[in-house]
Amino acid sequence: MTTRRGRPPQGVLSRERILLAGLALVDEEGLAAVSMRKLAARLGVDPMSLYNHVDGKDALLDGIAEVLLAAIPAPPADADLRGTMSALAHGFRAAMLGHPRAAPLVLTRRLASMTALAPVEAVLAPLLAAGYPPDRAVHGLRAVLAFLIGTLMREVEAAPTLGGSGRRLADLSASGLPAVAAAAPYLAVCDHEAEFEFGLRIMLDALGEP
Amino acid sequence: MTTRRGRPPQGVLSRERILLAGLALVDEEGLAAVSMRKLAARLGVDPMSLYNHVDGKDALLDGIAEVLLAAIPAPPADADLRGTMSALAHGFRAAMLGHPRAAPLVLTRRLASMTALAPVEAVLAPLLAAGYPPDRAVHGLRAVLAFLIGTLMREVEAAPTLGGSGRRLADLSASGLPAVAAAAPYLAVCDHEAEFEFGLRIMLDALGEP
DNA sequence: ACCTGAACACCGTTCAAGT
DNA sequence: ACCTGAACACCGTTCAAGT
Repeated sequence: MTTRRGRPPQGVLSRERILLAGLALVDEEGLAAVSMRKLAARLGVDPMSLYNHVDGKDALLDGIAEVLLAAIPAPPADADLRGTMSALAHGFRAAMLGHPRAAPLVLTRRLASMTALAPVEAVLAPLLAAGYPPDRAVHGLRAVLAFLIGTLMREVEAAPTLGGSGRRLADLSASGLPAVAAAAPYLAVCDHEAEFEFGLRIMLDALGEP
Repeated sequence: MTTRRGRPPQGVLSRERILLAGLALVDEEGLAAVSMRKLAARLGVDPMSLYNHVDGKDALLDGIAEVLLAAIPAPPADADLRGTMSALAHGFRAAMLGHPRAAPLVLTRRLASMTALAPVEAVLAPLLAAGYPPDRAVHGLRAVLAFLIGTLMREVEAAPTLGGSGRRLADLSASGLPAVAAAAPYLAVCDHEAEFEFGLRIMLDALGEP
């Protein structure tokens, strides 16, 4: 996020400028609309110029995902274990909801870079400090992360809400499926905030004691 | 999965044949390699012929997702609530792992069709029968589903495993991140089966009593 | 009703050329 | 070192034509 030290940005282009413009493009037009050519046009540059700073479209998307990941704030230093875990989960959520159309890049891609390990360190460090053996720490982290990814995919409209897409209450009641019809009023709406807190509490409770 | 009754398949093509060929194409070459033209070639047909049976590429992918969803078996009729929920979760997992490269179609798309509601009915019915009020049934179902989606995305290589992609133990130890290094042996491997059972137990326990 | 093929408006990326 | 633009091998989909 800070400007690169050392070499001044002599050209018009830089990896950072490209990634930020890419994120803006995703925010405005959605993932499906991203193309190297459109991004180049937005930067006033020949499409092939991007390849001097980025390794291709896939690497561009990975880079945008890393920009998003980097926006997760560090948890307050004085928090206890549960407070730390909760702060990180909420920070992750806020980072994704800040760029809902780009969030699937983080949620559905396997990032290979070092910067993707920073959040792992942020979660693992307090668990180990609290006395969790490393195997249990990793185990618990994976369960929490699976829940977070599934929940955020739903919030971000990339996964089923139940009651599929923008299904109407009337459609559900008239579906001919008795249980669906009976629960229709609840299937038709989804309080994301409440679902998130409900599930997060379950997962953090399940971590138990070291 | 059964052959369409009523009108015989007079042409070479039918929606069903197209969807099955599409699924086979995804299985063999992956989602990114799917194109209307390649699928048509595989069926020995002009690309535009597909449009007589399928509404475009997006509808094709939705259709393939529905084929996958339809493969979830009904739970045994004599099981208790927990057994029913567990059977459905395992059936869902098996259906996804049977076609890992196609699974993201189910896990990351919002299906609008009626057939996507069948699994919802299958889960909701036993919960309501067991006496759960509909709001709590939907609530619990959503939490379980978020966990399932997140876990399966990881199993299917579409979401972070932690220790990013095919990260080597040595890389993790040398990452310079102390907690990551300490937990490296556990980050480097992932027993999907165990993670799934661990998380599923947590979620089913959290459902509590009606 | 279904199938065809030409055509349009796009893609990502390679390569040779410029500065 | 960085930027350019022509070219290649693809896309999804519209449309007019065939049967």
